[in-house]
Amino acid sequence: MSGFAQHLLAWFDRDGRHDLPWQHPRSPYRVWLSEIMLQQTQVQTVIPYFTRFLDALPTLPDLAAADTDRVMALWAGLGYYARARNLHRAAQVCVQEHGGELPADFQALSALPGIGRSTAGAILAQAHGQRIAILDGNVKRTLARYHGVEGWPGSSPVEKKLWQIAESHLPESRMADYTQAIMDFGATLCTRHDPACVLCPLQHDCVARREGRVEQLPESKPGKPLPERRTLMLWVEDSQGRVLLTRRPPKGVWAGLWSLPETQGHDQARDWLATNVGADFDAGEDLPVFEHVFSHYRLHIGPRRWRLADAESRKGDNADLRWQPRQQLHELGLPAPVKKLLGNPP
DNA sequence: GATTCGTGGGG
DNA sequence: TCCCCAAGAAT
Repeated sequence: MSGFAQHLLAWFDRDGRHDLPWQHPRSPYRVWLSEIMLQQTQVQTVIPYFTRFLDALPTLPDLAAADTDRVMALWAGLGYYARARNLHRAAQVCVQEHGGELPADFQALSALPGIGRSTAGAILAQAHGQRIAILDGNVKRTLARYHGVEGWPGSSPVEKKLWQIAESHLPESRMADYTQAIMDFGATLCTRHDPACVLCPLQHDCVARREGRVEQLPESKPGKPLPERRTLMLWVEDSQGRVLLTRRPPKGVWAGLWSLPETQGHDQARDWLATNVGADFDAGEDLPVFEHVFSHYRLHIGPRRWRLADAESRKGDNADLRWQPRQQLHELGLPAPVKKLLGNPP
């Protein structure tokens, strides 16, 4: 075993995190769920979602048998909703083709939707102790500094080099602990800003430390300006407090979630309401425009609200349209800004 | 290889 | 306020 792994494991035993919810027990289903939730998401954010999700769907067969809307509702607020759809589909594949269990084989595991090379490695190392590398943001940052690797870790050549380095450091045993250790290390000590180099067990062999380039590595992603988009959200509520929601299309942002209907302008809004509601309604009232920022564009949301006087003179629910009582909005997966809007109206 | 896909927190 | 980014994968 390299000195790298040896030092890291010793650090982990003393300063690592040993009480994360998915560590007890470190079962394949729990590890899998945690790894999917943790993709591009921080531990602190994930923990309450993980606990709630596992409480509702304690086993893989439970997940496979669950209704899609229920899965999406449990995920709502976490973002990257393809992760939830893939998780659900993968569970169903496991029931149909793998006896209701997550396969313990790298090829079969990484063939499941939502499980790439790094996630497959993380699951197999943590749940089965297999000697397979991971390469998440923590590992990339740690290795880029330790070896003084130039370039943005997201680029193909740099990533390829980092995979090789990651594999070169694997210990012969304690793979579950090692995998948790290197993630803990990146998340709590070798952080993006102000890393605790003084306390670092690897500081004497760290190239970035030796050359005073700790703050410069890893190189950051080449930035681009965020495009701006705008939308009109239609908030239609009847006299009994039911809100009109539509299911979002299967592709694109918030795919499959229930949300407020959207149009580009007021003319379209009027047409949409005439077609889909059919009731008498007034001009509605404009609410203040607010922003919601995605990773790849900035959305300006202009809400407009209508209150229906007569609850009976309107069309009913169908597959993609439903009147949802305000008190039961939590049963559906609403996009974060929609939940906020309906929860704290201006 | 470049885009798409959320959300919340921190500097 | 603005920008970066956090346990990535799919297309």
